[in-house]
Amino acid sequence: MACNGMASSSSFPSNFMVPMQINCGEENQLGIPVGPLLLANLQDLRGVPPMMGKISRSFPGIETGDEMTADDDLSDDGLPAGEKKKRLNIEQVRTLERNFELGNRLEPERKMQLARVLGLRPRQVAIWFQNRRARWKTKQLEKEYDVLKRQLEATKTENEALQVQNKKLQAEILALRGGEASELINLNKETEGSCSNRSENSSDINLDISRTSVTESPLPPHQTLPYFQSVRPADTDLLLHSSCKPEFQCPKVENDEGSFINLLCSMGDQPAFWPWPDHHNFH
DNA sequence: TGAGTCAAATTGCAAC
DNA sequence: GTTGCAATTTGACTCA
Repeated sequence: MACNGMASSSSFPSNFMVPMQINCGEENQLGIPVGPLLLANLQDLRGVPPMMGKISRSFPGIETGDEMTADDDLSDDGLPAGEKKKRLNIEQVRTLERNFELGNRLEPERKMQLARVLGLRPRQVAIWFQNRRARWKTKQLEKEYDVLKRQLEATKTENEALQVQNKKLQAEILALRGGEASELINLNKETEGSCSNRSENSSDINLDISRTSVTESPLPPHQTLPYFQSVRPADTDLLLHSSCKPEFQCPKVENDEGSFINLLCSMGDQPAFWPWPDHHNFH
């Protein structure tokens, strides 16, 4: 832009912008009001896109030579008799756009001034701003939609990663439980062997055997895990289910496996959390 | 030439 | 009564 089109006017809001032709002078040397005829001449001088050229040729006032101003008493209700709908020419749109950027609300005074300067009816200026706000709102909605779409994609990606991690952790848990169970089984076998070798009147051994009774299992049958239903000493049950009982105090284990067990124990502090959706339905 | 697009304009409603 | 908004209509224009 060779000319910024800005003009100061004490009678208008600070964001009011008069069209460039006023300040540039070349278009208004004769001191006549800027109207459609003048704007059409502007297009002839500067060159306009083909489409806009067509529009300027069909602009009202160009053919008839009449100048429309805001002071005209033309009805604001619809087009004047016999007048077809015409697009605004490029300079009118430019001026309106610049004004819109400065403020998308149209004060009555600004509307009148713009209408006068552009050779439009105030109603036309108001309608243009109204439609422009609608277009702006549509654009904003499209932008917001794009942002939300990107956020959704990011969340999906994050969710997939979490699910992969979750599966790994589940596998780790199962492997860990399987290993502990087999260790306990071996331990029990060794214990049985030692018992058989020892005297049968050992009270300690009797106590241990009594604890292996299924009927004294601390948990109801439906809470038992499938992997140990065939071989399930009471101690195994105790170990395996202790993490599910909030009141159970887990022993702290310091190695890597222990840290994972500690994690399981800490899960008892979070009753609402469980990584398996059907955790209540094992079997 | 007809479908699609864009923008000007209308209509109806609500808020102030 | 005025203004803004959403929905809709209308007309000019483009393009395959």
